Amino acid sequence: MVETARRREIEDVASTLFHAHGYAGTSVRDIARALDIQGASLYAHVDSKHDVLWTIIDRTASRFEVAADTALEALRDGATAAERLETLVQAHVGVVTADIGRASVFVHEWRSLAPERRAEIAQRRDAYERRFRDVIAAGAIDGSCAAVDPVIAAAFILTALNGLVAWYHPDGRVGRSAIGDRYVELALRAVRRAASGGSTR
Amino acid sequence: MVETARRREIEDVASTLFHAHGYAGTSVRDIARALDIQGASLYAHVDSKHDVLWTIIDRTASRFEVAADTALEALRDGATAAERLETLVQAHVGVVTADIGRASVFVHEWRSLAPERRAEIAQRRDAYERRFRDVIAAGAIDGSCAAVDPVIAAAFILTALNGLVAWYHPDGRVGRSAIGDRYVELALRAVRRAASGGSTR
DNA sequence: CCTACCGATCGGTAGG
DNA sequence: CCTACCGATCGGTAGG
Repeated sequence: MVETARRREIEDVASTLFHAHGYAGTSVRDIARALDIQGASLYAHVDSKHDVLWTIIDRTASRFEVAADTALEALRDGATAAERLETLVQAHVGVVTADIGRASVFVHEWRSLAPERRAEIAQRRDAYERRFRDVIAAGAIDGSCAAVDPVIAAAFILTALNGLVAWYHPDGRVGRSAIGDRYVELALRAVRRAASGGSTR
Repeated sequence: MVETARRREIEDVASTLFHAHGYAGTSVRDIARALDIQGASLYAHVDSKHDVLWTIIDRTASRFEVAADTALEALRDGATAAERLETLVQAHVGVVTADIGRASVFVHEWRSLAPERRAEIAQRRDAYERRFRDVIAAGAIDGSCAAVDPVIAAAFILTALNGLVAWYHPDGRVGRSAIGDRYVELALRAVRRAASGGSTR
């Protein structure tokens, strides 16, 4: 499926509608109406409603994966595990706040995928989450993180960050980067070992 | 609407199905099938599909409210803000893990409520969240919490705890109370001021 | 709690 | 991208 400008428009409005009403709660005609075309006309651009959902989720998964890899590669050698975790958290929050609609669909609507697609995404999500687990486990060894269960701590942090989609609005009273910074700080506090004698501010 | 045993059964299976497929993704006939009755027969017990959703959400909201109030009242006088926060977090996690289906519906499906009901729940959710904000703000004053933005910190903690519904299974490898304890610990670490010289384990 | 049925809406196709 | 249309399913009602 080629990515035309119209196709991207369709995925934009579909993301917004899926975010607000869920995949099952959004009809093909709802999407078409937002584009000022007839419901049936949408099928000149997409194969099916599921095809739209899949493309949104697949591309958003890639954004998360690429952002995490890029962020880790930019780190200097010898960075502590806590520093690697901070980088991962920052990258994740950046992807979420850059496109709250697509992030929300990725987080909440993957259950609506067909079985094969859902299995693929479950696998990629697990591999993504493993980066967080591994770095938290490494932090318990190098001393930069507290001795917490890495599986539970990674789940806690990722669901906390994903919780942004439940309330974040790009035009709220606190700016995007400020919210991002505070979220990173809170997530890091949950697992980072406080430097002895350091400030808690 | 009287709460008969059958009525509770209906809300049990509806919670499970809404949790798995969403409100819009679950049909009245899906609920009926799980009860081995005809779709139309459900209307001998409920007024509408929306009525079922509303009852689940209304009662679950009450559980959270009552649990928080009860927990706070059981605290000794003179408890620090951080101790009050710990109590609130424990109560919240307890309600979530006691019935993951209902908690999930409460957290995710309130958008599907009719406008008036949705407004009422939005108000109650806000009042509930305010308890977390207030205690975090008090912690910045009495020194038991770090100087974080109470609005953002409360949102962070509550969405993190609610994130349990995304992955928690009552029969998983880690028991209910163990997961609860670790979630409480992680949430508290995010805002509690570390005792100077204290252990980070 | 059942059978029989209602109008509305669903995702999608045919043919232009 | 349109009109016209398809069978299936939706939430809900009537009458027992």
